[in-house]
Amino acid sequence: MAILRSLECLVALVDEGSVTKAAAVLHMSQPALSHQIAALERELGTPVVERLARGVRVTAAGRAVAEEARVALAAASRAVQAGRRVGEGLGRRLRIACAETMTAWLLVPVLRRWQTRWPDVRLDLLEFTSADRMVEQ
Amino acid sequence: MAILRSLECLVALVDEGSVTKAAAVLHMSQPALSHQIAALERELGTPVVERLARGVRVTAAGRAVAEEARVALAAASRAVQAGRRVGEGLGRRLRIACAETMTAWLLVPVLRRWQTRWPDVRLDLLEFTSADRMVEQ
DNA sequence: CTGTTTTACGAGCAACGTAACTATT
DNA sequence: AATAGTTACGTTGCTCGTAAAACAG
Repeated sequence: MAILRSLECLVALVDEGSVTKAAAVLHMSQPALSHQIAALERELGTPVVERLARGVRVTAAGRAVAEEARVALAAASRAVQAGRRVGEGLGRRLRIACAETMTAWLLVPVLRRWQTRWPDVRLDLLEFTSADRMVEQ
Repeated sequence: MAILRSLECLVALVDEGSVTKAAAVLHMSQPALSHQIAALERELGTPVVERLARGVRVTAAGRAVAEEARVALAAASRAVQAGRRVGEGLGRRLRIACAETMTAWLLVPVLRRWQTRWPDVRLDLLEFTSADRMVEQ
């Protein structure tokens, strides 16, 4: 499996078209990025850039890899975001108040499925006989 | 950015529902996988598994992250495959023989675009005055 | 005592930055 | 001389496995 960081370096390199600029974008030194590219090429078994007298030129292979690499990076980022977002909902308590017993009975199947989907959120179903008692909570 | 390896560990953990089994699937020790999961949880700021008396239970956050993680892993894998596949085509020489000058003239715009798309593949256009000469090549 | 996960710790490896080197203009 | 990239090298941090510890049945 490829290292995500090297793919990140490649994408920056393809975007910037220069090792120096790509390194600057990623806030790292040129040699470090150069190393990552070399490691990726070793992994792929093919060069991703053509070494010219002045600068580099991205190869077809480099562009092809970068294409999928963007997808991988975006997905990894979404994974982290999804985790944080769901995580913020954990430990929360959802308090649902209803005045009518009938209403509560109707809610049960809905809440059961909800609980299945988000088992880590605690559900509290509160029943009251009058609206007055509800506002006290 | 999350580490791809930790996402790999999480996916295995979600699939297997056990640290021990997941570690076995990935051919690594339980402590190593446990570490990766802990590191991922530090990154996410939320637990991905609930520690029970006997084994673990994946949380909603864990499932959510694993979902996107699969996408990231697949994309990363495709990126490498794409690189290797294109790389194998590099250095290749495509020799196109045509007997008629007219045909060659028609081919030029097509080949030009082809060259733009795959600049690393060398194109040789060979013209012959008779079919006999072509088969000699 | 068995099974499962975590903690501790040491070894190996990979990523990084600084510095030196190469090559081209 | 100046610019762009690579190589060399030492340090830091990460990943891993073995061993030991916590915890529950």
